[in-house]
Amino acid sequence: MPEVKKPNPARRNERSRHAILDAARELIREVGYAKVSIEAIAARAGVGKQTIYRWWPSKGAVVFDSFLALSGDPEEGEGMALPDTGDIEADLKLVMRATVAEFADPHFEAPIRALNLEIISDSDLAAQYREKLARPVEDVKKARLRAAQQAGQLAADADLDLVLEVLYAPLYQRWLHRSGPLTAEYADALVDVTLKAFRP
Amino acid sequence: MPEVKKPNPARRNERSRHAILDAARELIREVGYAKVSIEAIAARAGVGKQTIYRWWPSKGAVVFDSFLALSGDPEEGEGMALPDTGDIEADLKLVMRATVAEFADPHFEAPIRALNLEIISDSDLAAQYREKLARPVEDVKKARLRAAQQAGQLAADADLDLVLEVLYAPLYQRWLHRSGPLTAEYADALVDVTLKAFRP
Amino acid sequence: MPEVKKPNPARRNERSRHAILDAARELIREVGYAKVSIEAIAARAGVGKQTIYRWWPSKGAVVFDSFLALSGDPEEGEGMALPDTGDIEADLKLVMRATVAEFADPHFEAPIRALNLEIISDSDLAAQYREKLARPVEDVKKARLRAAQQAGQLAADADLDLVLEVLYAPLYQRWLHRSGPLTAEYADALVDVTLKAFRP
Amino acid sequence: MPEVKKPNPARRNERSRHAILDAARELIREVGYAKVSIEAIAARAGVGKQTIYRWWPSKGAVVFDSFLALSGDPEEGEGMALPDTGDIEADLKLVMRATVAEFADPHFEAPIRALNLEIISDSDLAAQYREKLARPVEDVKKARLRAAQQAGQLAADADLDLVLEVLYAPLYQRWLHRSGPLTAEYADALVDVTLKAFRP
DNA sequence: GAATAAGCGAGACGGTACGTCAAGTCTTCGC
DNA sequence: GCGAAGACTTGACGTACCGTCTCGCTTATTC
Repeated sequence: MPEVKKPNPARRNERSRHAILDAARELIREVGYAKVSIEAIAARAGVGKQTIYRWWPSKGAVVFDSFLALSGDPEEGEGMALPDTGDIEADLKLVMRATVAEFADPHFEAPIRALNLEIISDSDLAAQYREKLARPVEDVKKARLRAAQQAGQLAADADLDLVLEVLYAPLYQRWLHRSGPLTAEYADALVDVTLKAFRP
Repeated sequence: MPEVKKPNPARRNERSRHAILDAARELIREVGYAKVSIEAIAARAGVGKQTIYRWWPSKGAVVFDSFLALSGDPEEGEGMALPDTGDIEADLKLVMRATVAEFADPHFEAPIRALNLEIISDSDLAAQYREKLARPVEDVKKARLRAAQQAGQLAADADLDLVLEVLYAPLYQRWLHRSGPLTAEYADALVDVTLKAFRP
Repeated sequence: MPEVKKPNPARRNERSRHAILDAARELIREVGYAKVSIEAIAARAGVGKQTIYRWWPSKGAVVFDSFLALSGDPEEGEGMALPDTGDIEADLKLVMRATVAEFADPHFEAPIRALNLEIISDSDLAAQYREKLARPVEDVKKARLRAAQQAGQLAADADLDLVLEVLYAPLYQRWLHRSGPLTAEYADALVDVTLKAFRP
Repeated sequence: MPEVKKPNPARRNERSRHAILDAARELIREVGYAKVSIEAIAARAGVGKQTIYRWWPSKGAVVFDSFLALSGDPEEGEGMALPDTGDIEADLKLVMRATVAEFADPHFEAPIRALNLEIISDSDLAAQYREKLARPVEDVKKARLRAAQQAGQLAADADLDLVLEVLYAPLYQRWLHRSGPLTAEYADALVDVTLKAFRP
């Protein structure tokens, strides 16, 4: 056993933790992910480098945590629920248009690409991402889809994971590869295609 | 005008160019993309660093070019064509199963992730990727889909770009995020969904 | 007045004090003076760093104290006295040969060099050294020389400090600079030279 | 064979070398040897740290070299010769008084102590010191002493190394340990003692 | 005998410097 | 006269310790 010294989380300085995550987010926005250094994060946060290395294994982990912290630590996934007017098509179009608008917002560009770089190249972070960020969101989406199934608007035997993939993956890929325009029409088209594919 | 010195491509040493691209590919496979340095590529290729900087603007560009070179410099997209048995479902399932198998091959893991990291973070490379690598492949796929349209197996007004996205993006996303298993059944399911969505 | 907090020596933990001095001496022997850190001393002694900083101002002071403690805390200088056979030449040669042997002992090398580094670079410690370690030893040596003066073996007006310097400084310098062999013959030569110089 | 990369001295940048040695000397004078860091030397010299590490193994080696460079690279020891009036006593007193004055000069304090710390704790540097700095000086001193022997002012069989030690070591020790005043009288006393000891 | 205060172990903290690696630029030398 | 080799400045890496600062815990007076 190599017997690595592990720090005692009880003594952790909450003020420093916050300052580090804030600094990380600010720097990503200002200079772009690739140019952010741990040194710069430490300096900006007014913190010793060791305090970062003590609690995070890599720059990626810090950046990732800064997104986690941003997402508000929702404890339970309550508070965010999809609209349910009884019309699944209308509801999905509403949500997809909002998502498209979000992706198209240049303000989100740098941080979200940074997050994606992390989870693509580090499978541990990818697992954390699925667990802590993606899953809660997917769960509320699936809840809405399940309601649609019960209302007979979706095939009862539809694989909801697959439904979500067909709905979102094309949008995600377009954004990631910049391979096409992200418009409200595109959002609508994805909803139409998905509903047609999974109609009862 | 700052009048940047630009080298004369006519004088370029082809032997060095090849050695550099080969070294880049080897190193990515051996140590992983993130740990590859220009220094290491130069050393492995038996070339001065300046010879790399003279012809490529960044590590990403070298890596990207090493993939371009690998894809065989097809000049025209001939030589690769999708099977056409007349049965679009069977043909697509064949192709998708092969694609799934390719993505699942651990041998391709590192280089393809490296390539994706490049094009995600560098929009210039992303444009080149679309132009030089993605487009030719998409063109042959679209040719097969167009044949299906003419055979009445796909809606005549289907947006073929969208068809390809619905078909491939879910698979791509699963692979990128490691968010689910890549199996032959999954390949079939994607084909079924897509055909249902774009049925005439 | 800045009103520095000063600890109450009455409450000092004697067990910790000993553990620290022992640890310091052990570490100097094991890894050499330059590589000894307060952190390592504290860890070895099973003591908090603050307990060292509370009682010593610097690493040098700890090391120095560890030598003081080693020298046995003789209270009064009794117990050690130079041989006095009545023959100053024979007595000095005995003592000088012993000294040469001591310096040549590799076991003493590291610690004594460490001590010398301290007193060379820190004049406070140098003063303490002269007072607490050097003076008592010099006093017994001078006592023997004074007896020799009274016996007419040394000039009555000889400056005994100077006699000791002529006797010991060459040996000390040879050891410090490793500029020549330390042998019994060398010890004898120094005694001969000194006696010739200060003959009545 | 570990096959360490060794730089090619022919390509060494002389301007950088000078800047480093100058910066080292300046910093020792300004802040004291212990507080000089390689980082600070590099910054002051306008040089990358690697350029220091490429050519010197340690801070001590840089500092030592800065003294070597200062001593003027005398090629042959010519140019400096001791006075020879025919009167060894007068000549030695002249030289010793000058030496005492030099040691007492507070301007020389810091650098010479720094040099001594180096050669005391690093036997490699000590050997270089003897070879490159001490020996040439000793040689000219011995030449003068040899003349005195031929003039019958010193015993013909006197060990000149020993003579020099008796003459200089007490002075050196006093300075190093700050154990007594360095005065012209002291210089004279040392000459008197030495001449008496080594009289024919 | 309980209350209180000091010393203590532990170790997290903001820092400085370490010695290493690589980036991208500039220089030299050999073919 | 080009290009390999590699020295240069720069800057970040991750580590080791510095000296300071809480934490609980033990111990030893003081009321």
